[in-house]
Amino acid sequence: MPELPEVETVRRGLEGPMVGRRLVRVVQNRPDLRWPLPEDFARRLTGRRVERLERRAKFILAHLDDSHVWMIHLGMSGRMHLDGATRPAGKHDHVVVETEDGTVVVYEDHRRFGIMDLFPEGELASHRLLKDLGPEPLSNRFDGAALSARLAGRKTPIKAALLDQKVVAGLGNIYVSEALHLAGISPRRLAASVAGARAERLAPAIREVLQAAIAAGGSSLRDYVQASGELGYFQHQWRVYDRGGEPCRTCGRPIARIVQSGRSTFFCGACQK
DNA sequence: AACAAGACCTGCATGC
DNA sequence: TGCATGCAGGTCTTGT
Repeated sequence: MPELPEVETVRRGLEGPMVGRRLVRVVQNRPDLRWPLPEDFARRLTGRRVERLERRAKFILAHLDDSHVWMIHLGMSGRMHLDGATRPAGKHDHVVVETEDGTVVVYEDHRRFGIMDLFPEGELASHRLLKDLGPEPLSNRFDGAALSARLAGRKTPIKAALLDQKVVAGLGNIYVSEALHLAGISPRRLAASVAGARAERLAPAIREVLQAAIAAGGSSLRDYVQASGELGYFQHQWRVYDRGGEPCRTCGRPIARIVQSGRSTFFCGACQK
């Protein structure tokens, strides 16, 4: 499910039910997700109040009243459900949290590429999963100059470079293809050659695509996106992703599908140079 | 240092 | 109601 727009949608959906609320019950149904959960995870989370929900890249960071951070990553298939009080238990419901007013939040992740951690707030900046992340693309510090500086010297295709969270934080396979089409840049182009005017086109294109996707509640491919259970609908606005063989919405020529570093890329050979 | 490929894990669509 | 194959929104680890 989750690239930046989907994670941001989930974060927003959790804010109302969780911020300011105490967690009165925490159930951990298995010892690990992608990695082992921290020692005493459920016990340490129980009784804490959530003060703030932040997003960094594709991570949700719940700031707790004991100056710790509950970190959540949804991996490829993670979902947060708010209807845990009524939905039947699923075999991949790995963590269940109940708030003081009875909302039952379920973390479900059948592929188990997701991550959870619990650590002191003071370790945020040095956390191994956070410390090397590139700029937030929706922050005002992200622009063409910042982008081209991070692409300089890189000999990999721009598609692969944009998937690198050290270059810019939060893009994934869908939105990289989308942003490159909007910017008119070929996914095969050498990353280092995206500088000057091209970088000045690409940075705003990335922002525009992400903002439009957030406004649509993200993209729902095979499952729900929003914590509320509603579907996102940005998939109906995809310019190229998953549209191999279909006509480019700009020029009408068929969208191409290629594989780059093992992952599908979609683009229009006529519109993207 | 930077890069491509492999690894992790389950479920689903497709083709036989 | 089988079985094999390939693919999927991520990112860490391995080998060059």
